[in-house]
Formats: sequence, C-alpha cells, structure tokens
Amino acid sequence: MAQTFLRKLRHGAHLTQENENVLIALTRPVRSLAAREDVSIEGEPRGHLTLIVEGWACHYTTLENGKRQIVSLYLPGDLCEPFGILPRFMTNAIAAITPVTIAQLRHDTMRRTAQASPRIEEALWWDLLTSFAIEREHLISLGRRTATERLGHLFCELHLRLENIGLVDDELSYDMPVTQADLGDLLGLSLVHVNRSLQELRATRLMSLRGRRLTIHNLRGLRELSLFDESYLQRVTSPSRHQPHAEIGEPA
Amino acid sequence: MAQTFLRKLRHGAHLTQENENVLIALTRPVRSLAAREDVSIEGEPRGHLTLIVEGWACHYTTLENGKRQIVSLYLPGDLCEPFGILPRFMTNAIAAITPVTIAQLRHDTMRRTAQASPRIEEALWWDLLTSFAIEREHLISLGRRTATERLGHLFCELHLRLENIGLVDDELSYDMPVTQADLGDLLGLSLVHVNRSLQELRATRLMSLRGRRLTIHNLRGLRELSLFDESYLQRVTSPSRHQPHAEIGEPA
DNA sequence: CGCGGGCATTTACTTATGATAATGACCGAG
DNA sequence: CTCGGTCATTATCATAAGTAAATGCCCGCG
Repeated sequence: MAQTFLRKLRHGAHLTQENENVLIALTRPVRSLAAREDVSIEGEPRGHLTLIVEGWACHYTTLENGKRQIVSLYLPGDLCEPFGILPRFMTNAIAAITPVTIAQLRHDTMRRTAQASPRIEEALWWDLLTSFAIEREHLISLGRRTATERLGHLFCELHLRLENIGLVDDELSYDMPVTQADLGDLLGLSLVHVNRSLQELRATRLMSLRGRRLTIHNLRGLRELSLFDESYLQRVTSPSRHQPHAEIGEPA
Repeated sequence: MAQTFLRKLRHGAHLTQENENVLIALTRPVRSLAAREDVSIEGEPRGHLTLIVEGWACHYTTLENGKRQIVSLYLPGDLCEPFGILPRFMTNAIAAITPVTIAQLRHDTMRRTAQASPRIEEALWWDLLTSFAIEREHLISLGRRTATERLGHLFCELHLRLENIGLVDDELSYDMPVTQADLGDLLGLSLVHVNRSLQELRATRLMSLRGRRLTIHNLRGLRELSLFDESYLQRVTSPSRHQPHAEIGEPA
C-alpha cells in the first residue's frame, strides 16, 4: 500500500525493515478519486497528510484573472504536504490528473514517529527537501528555459522520478497522462504553444510522444537540449535495503 | 543581533521571552560580505545555517547556457537554508546583493533545541513553510503573470516582508536596492524589458521608484494590478510578545 | 450506427518579450 | 577635474509566445 513511498525513500534514505514497518503502520485507509476531481475536502481540519498511492495528481492555483498555474506534479509515492505542516498552512488545491487512489497519514502520529526515530526523521526530511528542490527547478524552468527546453526538462525529470518507483519500461518509456492543456498550465505556456513545441521536440528525434506513451530515444541528447542536471533530485543510493541494525542516537 | 529574526517570527509564532533567549544564544558570531560577494565557502562541511542580519542577499542558479535565475530573495531576519537540512543538501549559491552581515546558527544545536521546545519547533516550521510559500508564489509569477504584474507583485510582497521587520517608512516607502539587471534575473525577464515595464508601472502612478527608494502611492490599486493576495505570507498575529507561561507538551 | 465530448492539430494574426547596441546619468578614485 | 565603472534609459529590430477559431481524431454511449 505504501510500498511505492518506501521504494522512493530508498533512493535517498537508509531505512531498516523495522523503520519501514513503522511507516506502513502509519498509513490509513485509501480513498479513490476520479480524474479531474479535487483531492481536498474544503475546510476540513486536515489532521493528516495525503499520500498518492496510484495515479497522477497536481497542486495548482487559479489567479483572479482566471489563469491557472500548476505548481507541482505528484506521482505515486509522493506526499502532497510537508510532514511538519502547521494546521492552517497550505490551502489545498490538489486535483487528480488521472484516476487516483490516495492514502492518509495521521500528522501528529507522523511527527511523534519522526521524533522517536532519527532515521525516519531523516528520510522524511530527504523527501521534503527533494520535493522542494523539484519545485525550485520548476521555477528555474519557468524563468529561464524556452518552451522546448521546459518540456524536455520535464520529461527528463519524470523519467528519473518514475524510474525511482519502477514505472519506466526498458529504461526509456513511460506513461505520460498529462494533457497538453495541463502541460501548458504546468509550464506557463499556452495550449497552442505546447503543441508547437512538442512537435519541435519530436522533430529532433530525441524522444516521441504518441497517445499517452512517452519514449526517450536519446537520453543524453534530450538532457543536453533541456539543460538537465539530475543532481537536484538528490538520488544518493541505489535502491538497496539497508541491513537492519541499531539506530544511532543522533541525527547525522 | 538576531533581533530581526525574532521580530519576523512574532508575525507567525508564539514565543516566550525564554524561547527568544534560547534562540539568541544559538546565534554565532557575525561575518561581513561586500555586495556581489558569494556567501558560501565552497566545499565547506556546513554545519550551520546562514541568517541574514543586515542587507539583502539572494539564492541563484546559473544554467549551462549562462542564463541566471534568482530563486529567492533574502532580507534581514531570513534564514538561507531549511533548519532540518541534511548535510550535503542544497548546494549553496547565495550571493550578497548589498553589503551584508550574516550570522550562523549551529545546525545540530538548532535541531536539538527544536526537539526540546515545541514552540520553537513550531516557529521554525512556520518560518520554513512561509519561505517555501514565497518561492511558490514566485513560481506562479513566472508562469502566469505578465512583466508588469511580476514587478508589482514583487513590490507588494517586499512591502509586507519589510514591514514585518520594521523597514518600511510611513507604511509605504522602503529601500529597494535590487538592480534592474538583477530584477530581470529574479523575474525571468531581460534587463531591457524590466526597464520598460518599470516605466509602465510608474506611469500608472500607483507607485514610484527613484534612486533606491520605492514608494507606494496606492497600495490597493497596486495589489489589484499585480493579482496580489497576501494570504500566502501567513501573517497570523500582530507582532505582540506572548505572555510567558509553561509550554504545552505536544506540538499543536 | 451516429452523436457528443475530450483532446490534438492547424492556421492566421497579434503581441509581449528578447537581443544588440548606443547613450546618458551618477559617483568615487586618483 | 576627469577617467572609468556601474547602472538606467532609449531605439531598432528579431522572435518566441499568445489568442481565436476552425478542423480532425478517437472513443464511449445510446
């Protein structure tokens, strides 16, 4: 159930089997959502965090003039809110992109658990800081990358994030269910220009996108074109399980 | 020394006098930097956080093609790194905009302190999440606001952030030492276009900028024009000191 | 089988923004 | 005072991106 979450964490944290069991125990029952449905229950006190179990979702804002900006894309295994969240913080405007199933993690339990185990705490920090780094890189795209570069960069990022959780086939092909209109709202472009740039990108033969399937033909080439440097994703280890032993007393 | 930091925290957290003393005690000696100088000592193990005591700084990235994007602006009282940071995280590319003095907070001591006092922990979370919210709003600007709106929005934001720390005169005028070239790198615009848009903004008579002095003539008008909604800054309380009493056992 | 809806694709046109380069204003150092 | 540096301003030209609107494609549903 929270398997994908753990799988992702293994790329940046060292958790024992015991740690993982604790995290799994925190996971509360699952809820399903239709595509385009909003995740949040408006005004709910929100004593829990949202974990994407399956499907894609996003965090967005709508400005007064009606323009929409997607701030963040959430894949399976992603937490939609910071684990140290304060009660009133972060108005939720999270919407499902595909049909989605979510799980919920009780926030107070979560923090108690983090205090009790330095390893878990560190894993949660790694996850949080990584997701901030992703948003930051997104900001850089919007500020200083061209339309084509933005698209390419996104596809390179998704490639790694999906690979982390085993959703890439043959190391180069994955499902990309985001609509061109949504790509526009994500990358700060108009629908039409997304279409144009997508074609330009296909014309380079570095990648292709047909139906909902994205295939990378030349990873290095695509990364160069997109000014992509993977270091911001903070993948430190291969996804190996750590040998369980006693935890050290202090967070590193 | 850390007074500005505390002053800012009072807008979102409830600290006792005792709490504040503890935070002050954490603050390590101060260092000075010339304008344009980089803050970070490359490769240093970084066992501490950087606190801006005086002056303005920024966090930036330079892409392979030479383009530069400023990700975040740091004012007095701002922490340049998340308090729960992992050792290697967050490559530092922080530069002084004006002459700057910084202080350093020992990272391990910081976390121990947070664990010991729920109020301090909550204050630090408030600060961290607020600075993320600011970056997120910045992202929205880059994606969906026009050049003029971006500039206006920035000036509205600075107005509040500076007011929090008492750096606004008569509630409408403050020092704005950021160069037009830097504004471009911050807002994803070219130098020339910043200049153009600045004039357009002045022409509205909603605000003016001469020398390094920014004056807002019509706050409501400027906010409307910029699609500015202050709620993301999470100012909850007037800057009143909380009456000191025993802390509650659990973080809220 | 045919209709409607969601999504992708084009076309034609407008506009915001970028690139280059020259000029002016200001200011501190010698 | 004057030279050089930094920053602001202007002008000209080039282009990326937006807007509007029509068309095509696919697919599920009745």
